Amino acid sequence: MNSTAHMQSSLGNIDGAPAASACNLCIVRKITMCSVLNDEEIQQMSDISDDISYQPNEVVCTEGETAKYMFNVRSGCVRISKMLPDGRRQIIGFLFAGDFFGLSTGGGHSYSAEAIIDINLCRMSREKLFENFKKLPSLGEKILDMSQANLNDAADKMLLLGRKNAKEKLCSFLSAMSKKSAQNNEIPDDKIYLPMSRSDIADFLGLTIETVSRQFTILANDNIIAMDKSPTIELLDLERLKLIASGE
Amino acid sequence: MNSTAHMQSSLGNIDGAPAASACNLCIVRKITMCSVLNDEEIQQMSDISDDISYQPNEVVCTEGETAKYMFNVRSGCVRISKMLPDGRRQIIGFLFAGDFFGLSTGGGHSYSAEAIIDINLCRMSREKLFENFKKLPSLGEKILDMSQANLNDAADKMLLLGRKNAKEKLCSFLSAMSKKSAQNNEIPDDKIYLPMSRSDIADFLGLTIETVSRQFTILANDNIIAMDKSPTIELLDLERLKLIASGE
DNA sequence: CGTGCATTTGACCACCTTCAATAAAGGTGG
DNA sequence: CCACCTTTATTGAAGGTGGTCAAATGCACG
Repeated sequence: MNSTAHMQSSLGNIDGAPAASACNLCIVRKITMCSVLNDEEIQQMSDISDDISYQPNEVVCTEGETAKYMFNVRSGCVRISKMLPDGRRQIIGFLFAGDFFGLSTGGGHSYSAEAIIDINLCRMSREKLFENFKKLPSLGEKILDMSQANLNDAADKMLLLGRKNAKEKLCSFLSAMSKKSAQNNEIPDDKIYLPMSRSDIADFLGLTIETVSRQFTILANDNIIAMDKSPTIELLDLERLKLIASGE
Repeated sequence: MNSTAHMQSSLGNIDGAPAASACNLCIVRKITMCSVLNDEEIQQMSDISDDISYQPNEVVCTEGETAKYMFNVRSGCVRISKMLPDGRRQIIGFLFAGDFFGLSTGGGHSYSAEAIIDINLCRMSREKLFENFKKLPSLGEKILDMSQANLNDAADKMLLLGRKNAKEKLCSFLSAMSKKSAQNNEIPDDKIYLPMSRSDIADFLGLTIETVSRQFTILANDNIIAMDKSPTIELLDLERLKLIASGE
């Protein structure tokens, strides 16, 4: 059921590459939950999934809405967030290739998901996915594993939000993004790609955009980072960045 | 392998009750992960679990330490927390009867766990638990389900820590505790039992003890709560409490 | 009844927010 | 390709919420 959507990386088009149409050719097959499935098993995932793309700021799902699908990120960057009635927003996380969202039950999605840049998602019926757990026990185990990793990350995030100051928060964020950068992509090791706006970063860290901006300036003045133009910044002193991030 | 440890509820001794020694008699059987297992299946859990108790402030496990066991809370109240090198602490959660912790992998426990009051735990080998997933697929599914619920709670907690003010934080906490009170225990519906110290509450909400104390006073002056003596407080206006908690 | 710890209350201060202005970046049409 | 407009980011000044420091009160336990 997979469409032949045009694949593109989060850091630029890979024009000329053949568009994958089935799970066995999926560009994130080895880094998602599907990594535990062999060529035969993965065919069963093709049968329950399809391919869907969104443009910047398009909404994939909304907090509270009935959760019919679960999503794997193939390319791009997704933000998942929660809001208070008066509009205050908390970004729960930024998701990249290989991450998933929309699994949790309880009568509806517990957060909203929006595209930050062009994204390509693998969408699968939650109902059919749960059926597949019976046939593919390793899949359920893998998802449990990934969920537990997400819980660890969530605990780190609570420590950050509850107990770190503005500088430590931003350094933690940059340090984490540097780790993600190292895995994926095509930019130098000492640079990181930040597709999200200052407003997104602020709502992720529990700060205002002004405070985030000021802290960027301070880190640049301290020669810990350098502000490249566009969506990348340069990490001049990753060692010190991590030290500040952990609170000395 | 279960010992015949003396069972006691978090709200008082149940002296004279027979001490359960096997999982089929477990006092939290119906509210834990084990609720999905029938009498035959649950025998396999008895074989891999034992019973262990701790006194107030005793440490069950420590952040970073190799995770050999996983724990179900039978009675009492456990705090799980993370610390920064300089001693700043964030409490990730308070766990009560039916909750579990210590499942997550990744080379060690991702947080510390300590008893707040006398606790009784069901301890099981992680290794053997994972083996049981093969034989008891419903168990793995149930744990995945509970993990996803924990992830939803974690997202709520991030919204609280990142975007709510002191008053909203405390009201959120009291509202959540009221929900837990409603499930379990032997105290009236309009009262809640708070076994944890002001310091614990502060470190849970990302505040100081002084701020927590001041907010308690304000809520009492506004006739939203009444400060009973000892570890209970009275909720005079749950409606308004919830309204403040959600940010209007 | 005195000691020790937890909690409450008070006064002051700092970090981050709010409000406001300026600068830079991005997109559209001439 | 540049002018114009909109959006986003930076910088500045003032204010407030919650933190820090300190003292007083309450409470449990010997």
